[in-house]
Amino acid sequence: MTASQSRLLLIDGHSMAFRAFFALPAEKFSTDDGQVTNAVYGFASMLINLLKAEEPTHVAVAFDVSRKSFRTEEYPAYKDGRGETPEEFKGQIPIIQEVLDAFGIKWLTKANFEADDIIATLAARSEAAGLSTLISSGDRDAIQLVNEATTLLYPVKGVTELARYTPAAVEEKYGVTPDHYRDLAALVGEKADNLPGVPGVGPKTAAKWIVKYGSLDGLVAKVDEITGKAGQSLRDHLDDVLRNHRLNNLVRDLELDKGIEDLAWEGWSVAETNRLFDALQFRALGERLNANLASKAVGAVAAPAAEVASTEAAALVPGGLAAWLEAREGDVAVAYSGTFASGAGSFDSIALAEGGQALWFEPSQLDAEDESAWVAWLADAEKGKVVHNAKAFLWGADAAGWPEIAGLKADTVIAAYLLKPEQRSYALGDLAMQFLGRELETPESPADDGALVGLDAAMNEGAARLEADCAAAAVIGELAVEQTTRLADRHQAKLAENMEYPIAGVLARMEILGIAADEGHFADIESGFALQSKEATERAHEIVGRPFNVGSPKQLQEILFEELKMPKTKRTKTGYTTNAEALQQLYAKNQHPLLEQLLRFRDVEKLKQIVATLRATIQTDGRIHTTFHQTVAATGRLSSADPNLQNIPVRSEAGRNIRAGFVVSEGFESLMTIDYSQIEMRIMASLTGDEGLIDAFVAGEDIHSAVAAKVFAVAPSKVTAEHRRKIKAMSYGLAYGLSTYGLSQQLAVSTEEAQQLSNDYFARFGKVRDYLHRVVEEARKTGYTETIMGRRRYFPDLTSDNRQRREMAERAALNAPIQGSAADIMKTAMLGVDSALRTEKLDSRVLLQVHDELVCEVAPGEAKRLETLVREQMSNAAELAVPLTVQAGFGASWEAAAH
DNA sequence: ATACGGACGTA
DNA sequence: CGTACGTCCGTATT
Repeated sequence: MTASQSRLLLIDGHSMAFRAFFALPAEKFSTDDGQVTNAVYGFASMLINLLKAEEPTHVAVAFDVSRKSFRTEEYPAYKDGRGETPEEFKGQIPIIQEVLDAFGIKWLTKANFEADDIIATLAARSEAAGLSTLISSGDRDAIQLVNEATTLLYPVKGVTELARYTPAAVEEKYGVTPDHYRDLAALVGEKADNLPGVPGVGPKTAAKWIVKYGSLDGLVAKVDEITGKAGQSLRDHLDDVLRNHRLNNLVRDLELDKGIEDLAWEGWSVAETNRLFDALQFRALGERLNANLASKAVGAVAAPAAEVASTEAAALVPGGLAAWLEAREGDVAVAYSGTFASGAGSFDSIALAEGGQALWFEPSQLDAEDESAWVAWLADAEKGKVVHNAKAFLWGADAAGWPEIAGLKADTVIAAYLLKPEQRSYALGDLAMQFLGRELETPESPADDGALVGLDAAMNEGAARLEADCAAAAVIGELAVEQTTRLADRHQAKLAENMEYPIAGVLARMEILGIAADEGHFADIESGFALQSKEATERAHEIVGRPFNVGSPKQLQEILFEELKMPKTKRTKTGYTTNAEALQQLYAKNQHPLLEQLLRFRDVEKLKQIVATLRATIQTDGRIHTTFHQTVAATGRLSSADPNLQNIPVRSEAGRNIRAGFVVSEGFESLMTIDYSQIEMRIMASLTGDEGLIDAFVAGEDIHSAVAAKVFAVAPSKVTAEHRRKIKAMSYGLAYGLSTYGLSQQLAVSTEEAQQLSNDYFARFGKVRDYLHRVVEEARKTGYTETIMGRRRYFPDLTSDNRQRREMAERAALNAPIQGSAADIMKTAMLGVDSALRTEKLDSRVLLQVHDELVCEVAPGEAKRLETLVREQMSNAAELAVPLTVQAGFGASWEAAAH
């Protein structure tokens, strides 16, 4: 090999990884166990591109060791002002280094120097050895290294779009030759390095001077001759400029433990990259390596990646659906499009895929024969189906008069949720990328597609949609296979099959049903609240002496803390809090009448707003149809939205009145509410195995009093209300990781007293503390917590260096198995109730779930049977060491059914 | 129009 | 310095 053919590729590891980190969304790149991998992915992806495009013979990557270097010694403020390096980024550097090892690429660090200095040194040696050099760095200091033999690849956007800086390109962009770039940078300054330049002097002026005086030295020699404001500014800041110039000089003669000859790139290790990419859950990259750099593979070349089975897409020929469905051997993936909201929906198109064949149709166009084949297939449990979001499909199916899906084998949204419960979005395209490493094709606009020229626009659009829908269906099928494997590996197959997939159907039915609303009642109380709100507002304006926006925390702060000089409350990000708790504390101090009005305003305004929102969501059927989100809460709970019916007021009299607007509908005799008593504490008692707590629950007495009697060592009859209140607060706080300080605040007692209470509590119920510690310890080791049904949640922050983040993760970790197990139990109960209602042939139905409560509608004459049935299912939903006690009540409204 | 913080409703 | 959510409003942006 001749020298002229040798090319050295030098990469600034930190700089390029950092660019990748910000170019790719962290939430779309993480492993199941929570390790964020966006920087690793972006870096590896860039690396593959460079290796392929540039065909280097030698490669090296340089990393900074820390922020400290000889430059910070000379100028301690060097690189100050940069925010904390994000936690998620730091952890990815060692992984990137592992990737480099697997790629057979040498990487270097040097204490007290920056990656740039290593690169400068290697570039100099490379030139001396007659190699051509490519530098990839996002640090502009590297521009000074550009010459005839050395080109800089500077990221323009992300890490894949790189600008090629040759000497000519540098001169074109900056107006100076690369060897004078340092001069220019010294004058202009570098914000990222906290090196201020000459105020009022930008790149244009700086370049003009350098060209005119030949160099910075030349300029400095003639500094007194420079005219104008800029000249004066230069003289005033000459020291800064000279310092910048010293600091931005890259060191080109470091002693390194590797010479150019050590950097020869022999190729990437098939075994190592396979192992690593597998662990990182990168799918596409391995294939890209194989495809692009096969000749540089070292070791047994992996069997060519299984061809992504291309799917043959076809539009349904009328009358052909039955035959197509009959010919299917495996589970059929269903993709659908349309409009879906609040328990209803309509389909635009449906695509089915299985075994490389896809079929597309518009449900509105089905003829009678196909329609009946379709309906029969949906209802046939022997015919497996795989869907992406089954719940919305079921809304549409109901509206279309189709049966519910029988034989639902997987829902790719729910599977993704079980695998990554903290993820924000489970859009199909994102999942395809995450789980399969595949880009999901989106329909091309007709104009872009030459193959379709000649067809009219509508046909073009139709053809593109068909292709896209069929591709989506095929991806759903592949996703389900991959996810099912991963779930099985985690022993979560049953959780998915027996709980999460079927509960989707139960929820869909609840959403479709909705709950009847008494619009007249809502209208009445809304005007009542509005009147009170207006009164409070007017009174507040009178007291202050002028009108202001009572609902503006900002204006409130001005009035309370500036004008009225009230003592400052707890800080918020933007000022001082004006929340109810703070206003009450202020009122206790000064009895200011304004505070009363503000509190009253907040109270009734909130209620008014809730009622107004509810009224606006009443559908034409006179019912409110919430949506239960099954894949939102990381603990496994449901959430409710549009509107949220899980946070309807209950604590205040006026608030409860809102519940009176949720009523039994015609043809039914009443509503039944039924809830678990202290389910989370019971779960704690059971999981901890604490005999004291278990005994208290088994005895079936008032649990807080029973616990109080033991903690305060008094006879049960001697427990005061105050005793009970404190114990209740502590018991509930336990499951949230309440601190001594938090407890003292909550109870308005000294921290000493709170500490004493805590000590007394654990002296009696020590296993509770042991358990909570154990949960966190175990999670630190394994990375996750588990509920009684095997639902997992990962806590990467448990090992964070950041105390606040770590402690937050600890509290969330100790809470997750408790809250999550309660959610598991309720879901189990709901499934039990659902199937018991069918087998018992009752017409009563479940309408709402509020975490530990169900709201049911009672068909005439079914009250007793329904109560028995639901009680049975709820109390037997789990085998705990303590009984699961349930309370029920009946009434014509949700309020009246309270107990 | 969109994004964010503060406030507050529930379990 | 107590977990898990959703929604409103005001405010500051684009």
